[in-house]
Amino acid sequence: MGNSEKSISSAVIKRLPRYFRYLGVLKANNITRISSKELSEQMMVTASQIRQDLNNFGGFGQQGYGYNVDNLYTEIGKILGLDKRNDMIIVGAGNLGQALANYQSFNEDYGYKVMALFDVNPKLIGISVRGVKVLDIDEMESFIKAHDIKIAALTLPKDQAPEMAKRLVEWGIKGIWNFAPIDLHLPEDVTVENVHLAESLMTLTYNIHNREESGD
Amino acid sequence: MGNSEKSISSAVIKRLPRYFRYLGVLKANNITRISSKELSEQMMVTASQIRQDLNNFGGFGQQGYGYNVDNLYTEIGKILGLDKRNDMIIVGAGNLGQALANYQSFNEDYGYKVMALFDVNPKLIGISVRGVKVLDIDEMESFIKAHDIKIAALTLPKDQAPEMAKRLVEWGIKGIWNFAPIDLHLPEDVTVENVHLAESLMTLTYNIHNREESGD
DNA sequence: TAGATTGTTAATCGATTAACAATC
DNA sequence: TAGATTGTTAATCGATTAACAATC
Repeated sequence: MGNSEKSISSAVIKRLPRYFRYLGVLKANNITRISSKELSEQMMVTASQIRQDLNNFGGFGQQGYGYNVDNLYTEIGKILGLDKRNDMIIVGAGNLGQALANYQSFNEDYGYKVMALFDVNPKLIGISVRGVKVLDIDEMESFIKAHDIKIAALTLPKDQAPEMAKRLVEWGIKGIWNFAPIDLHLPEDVTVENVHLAESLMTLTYNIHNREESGD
Repeated sequence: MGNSEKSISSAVIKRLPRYFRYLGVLKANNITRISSKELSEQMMVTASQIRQDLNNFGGFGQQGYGYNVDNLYTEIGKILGLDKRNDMIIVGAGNLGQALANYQSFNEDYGYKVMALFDVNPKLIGISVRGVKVLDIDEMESFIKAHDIKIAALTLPKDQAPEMAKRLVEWGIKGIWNFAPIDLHLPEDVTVENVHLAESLMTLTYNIHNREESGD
């Protein structure tokens, strides 16, 4: 399914969550309608880009009126899959894994549910992080299958990450949120979203030392 | 300074840390030379892109030979500013702030030094995270000035982030590594590198639900 | 209706890839 | 030298912006 439509460029996809965030703020402020022009000024992008982006998914606006904030928020949520069950596990219960488990916004604002953390460290197994148990990594296969988990955050050291990613996929995981500083090579029906913190920090450092007067 | 050269596109800059990472692996494996073709196969990009990217900064290669791994690694490190002192502070000593302080790779592999964490929470003030003290946020201004800190990781809740960012800049911070889910509007000589985890997760979710057979 | 604003086509801009002369 | 591979120009591709007819 979804195979007949022309595929959407990843540049567009990456902008959707930001639209969603701004619409959430508008909604919270009881603003009911917004034009692409107004939104473009708030977001500091072109109105043209907003209209082009949204029209990849359908005509959500109305000529002469603009967009209904509530409706557009809901529709973008659906496009992003936030209307579906998004149960996830966190593989690696170290500092970063625990920090992710603690971050309530994923659940409260977007509906993601962390079902369990997994680790090999006996000192961690059995503890709870905000009500979520750390389980032995040996139990992971059955857990994934029993709960039909599709999303795994991978917060293991980089030397363990590729092998674990391979197994996760064998057990049914379809999307890996990868925090290990390594590239994972997986079947093409599996999605990898990398969060390479060190690379992000290096980009920052470059810009600090090379900033031009005409920044964007 | 740096104002006369044509500015480098951010697409190129964002690829540099990945080149750096691959070169680090080659170096660790005692590989002394590599051609753009070989590297392109490992990294799954085009050789043309590698040569174009590198030539923004100078001719690091040699016809008929390729690139010297050690030299190229060093040069890219310099471009990224890793040869400079990169002292940083972490503002917000919650789970994420502590997780960053704990992540030794920033220091061991790239030379970043976390000088202190800051928080308002009396329960956190005084504790140490991997030898780094959590200080009262009231001491931050003098600390930044005394240690000439230019880089701050901002791991506060989103409602506190914009005001704090403004102050950090007043006190001399030139680069903010922003983990708060909000856009910061700061003077253009200040760099902001966003790590918007929720947005990254939503992108993953979109792709899980909409993956095509012909993935890239 | 008149005014506003979308949806969409066309034009522009920038980034990627291909090609090849230069040269080690 | 002959072969390999860069540095760089030219061609292509894709993404962004501008423009405007459609229409609420």
